[in-house]
Amino acid sequence: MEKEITIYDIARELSISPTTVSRGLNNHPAVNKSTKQKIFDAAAQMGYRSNAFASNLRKKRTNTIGVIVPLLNSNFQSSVMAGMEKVANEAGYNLIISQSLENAQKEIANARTMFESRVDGLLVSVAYDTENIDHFEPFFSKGIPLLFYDRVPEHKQCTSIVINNIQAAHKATTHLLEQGCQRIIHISGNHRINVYKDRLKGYKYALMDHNIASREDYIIETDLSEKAGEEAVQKILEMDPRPDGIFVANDNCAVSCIKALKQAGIAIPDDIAVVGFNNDPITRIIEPNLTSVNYPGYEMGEVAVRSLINYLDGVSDVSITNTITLNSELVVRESSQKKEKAKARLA
Amino acid sequence: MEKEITIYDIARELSISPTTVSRGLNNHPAVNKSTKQKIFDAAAQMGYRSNAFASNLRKKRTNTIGVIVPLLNSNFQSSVMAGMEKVANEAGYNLIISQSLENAQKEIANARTMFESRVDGLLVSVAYDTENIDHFEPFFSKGIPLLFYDRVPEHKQCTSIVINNIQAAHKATTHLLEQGCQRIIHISGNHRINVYKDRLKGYKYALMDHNIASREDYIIETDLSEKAGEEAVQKILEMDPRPDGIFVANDNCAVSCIKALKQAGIAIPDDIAVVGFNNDPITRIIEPNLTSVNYPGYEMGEVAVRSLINYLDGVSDVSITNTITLNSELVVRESSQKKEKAKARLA
DNA sequence: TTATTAATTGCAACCGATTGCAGAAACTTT
DNA sequence: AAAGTTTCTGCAATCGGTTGCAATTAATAA
Repeated sequence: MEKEITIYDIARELSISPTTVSRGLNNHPAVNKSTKQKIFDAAAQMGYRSNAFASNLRKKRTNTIGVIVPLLNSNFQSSVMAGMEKVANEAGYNLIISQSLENAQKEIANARTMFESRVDGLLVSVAYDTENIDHFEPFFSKGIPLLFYDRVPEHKQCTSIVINNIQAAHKATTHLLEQGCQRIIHISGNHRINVYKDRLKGYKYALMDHNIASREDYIIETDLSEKAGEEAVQKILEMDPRPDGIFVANDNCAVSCIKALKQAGIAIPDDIAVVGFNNDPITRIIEPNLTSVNYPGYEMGEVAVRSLINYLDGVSDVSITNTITLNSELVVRESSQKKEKAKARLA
Repeated sequence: MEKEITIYDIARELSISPTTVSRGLNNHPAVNKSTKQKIFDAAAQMGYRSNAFASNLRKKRTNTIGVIVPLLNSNFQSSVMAGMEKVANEAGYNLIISQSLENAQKEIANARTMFESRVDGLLVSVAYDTENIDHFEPFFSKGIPLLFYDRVPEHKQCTSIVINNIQAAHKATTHLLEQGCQRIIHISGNHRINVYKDRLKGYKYALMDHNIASREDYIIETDLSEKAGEEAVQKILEMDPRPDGIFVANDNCAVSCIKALKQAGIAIPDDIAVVGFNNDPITRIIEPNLTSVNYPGYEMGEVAVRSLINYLDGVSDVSITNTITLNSELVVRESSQKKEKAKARLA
């Protein structure tokens, strides 16, 4: 383990001061061009690498962005990560990632770690059972920019990046209505979470706009797991009259519904049309292909980091922008397109 | 932005030296128990948070593990990340993640960044077109533990964590043979990459063990994308006699093959049986469900970080362990189980 | 030629925690 | 009671850059 080269070594080598070396390496304008060149050459030749700690210690900045995510291994979240990483890397930031495993307690611990690690900013998508955001208080009070995405808490006026879940769900439901569906079930996630609450709202509004009363027994709150899909289908099959459309709050669960429905001999979309949410790759694998709301995870990740960096650079002010809403559109596939005959029969 | 509390503040408050405060906070044995208690109390009460940079600067350790991954948004890789994060977090390490986007140039840049960030150790799964590992030389020469997983380079004696791809592919191919397949295609990835090279080997060995000569035209090298699957199917359908089994080196591509084959009116598995690799969730969505090799990504991530930390703690020695091989088994599903009739006909 | 101004460079303090070594205090042992 | 131990504390240097301010030199204006 050879010793590390420092700016002092370079300074000695070139018979100049460490100050100038430091400035030179940072491309400070007040350093002579030829001196700079000499410094760079010497640094390269001597195998110098900057010590980020010394630098951070002095500058009180880490060039590190923290991310707290419920679960890394989902298609949506890993797309988000990918987008975040790309932008962060391009801007010279490192990403420290941790997962809450959908557990508020773990999220609190993660927040603490991020705080101790002195991330310059934090991006969070809250856990399933997170009830308040007191654990982010230190960030607020220290003025560390904190930005929520996708799963955002409600009560505080925190900056967040979301899609318009209400609108998207409205579109999805309206689409089902236009296909002739009259008894539409909504399989939803935990209503405490904004995204599911909003999707539920969108569903209700769409029904309302078509003068259809929403029924409590048509709204099934689940954890959106595969198993939940199967169980929901059980319930649905027992209903009389039988529902003719299902709007599921995520694709995973929607796919499991389709599988269960097919198993029960139900024709999709003609007996029951199904619409999912997220536009995961599985939508194009299940048969029939699943109609879904495109959720631009990669873009969301890019935007999240970009916004955060803007705050950090003082380009924009955290207190001004409060919500960034990304576009999302309905991608219509076979699972919801009733044949004309079926439509007619229903109509 | 209130000022940060430092050990000096605590020292002043308690009228003791910063040295003792530092030792106290680190639970140094040479500090009186009651003094320690006072220190902890004061720290908590004053809202002290340790400055990792000052500490790192002095200790030359970052408690950070770097990960370079080809693409974050794949089911396999995000499972690996999840496993890594879990273990790292439990052990008090942070994870800095960056992706090479399957590009050697970017991988080189990432490696440099990781080096500059002074990660304590590095975990790498190499990019698609990485040809050598010279860019990791700094890690070797500085004695920073470097551990490859999944996509591991060959020529050097670097520590790596893999599954036995040869054996797994052998099992998969043998399974097809046992189902009565006689003309088995192998759709492979880039042969320069160990995993694909080994899967090809396993395929060849299995044929050999059944006294079947492997044919060059039955081996299709692709990038394993969806598109590649479709193109491969085109080729396969033009072959005469028609192949009756396909072993694909990943699930994504296998699924796209199945879709294309079905579109062409081929019955799966009876006309052509298909086996994939990875055991992604999509194996259970495509119809017929895809037989695949279970690739324990989450476990691989856990093992990778655990091993790395063992090296860091000096528990084990990098130079001793060279390869850790995880178990993987074939998960047989419908896509490869020929009906007895079909089997008989073929036999 | 002298006064100004601009361009460079360096001094020295600082960021906050860690640690080898020495010293003080308390306790044991002859 | 003197000497030897053990237990605790603190001094001061160190890790490697960064930065306000002053100083030196070169360039330009008067």
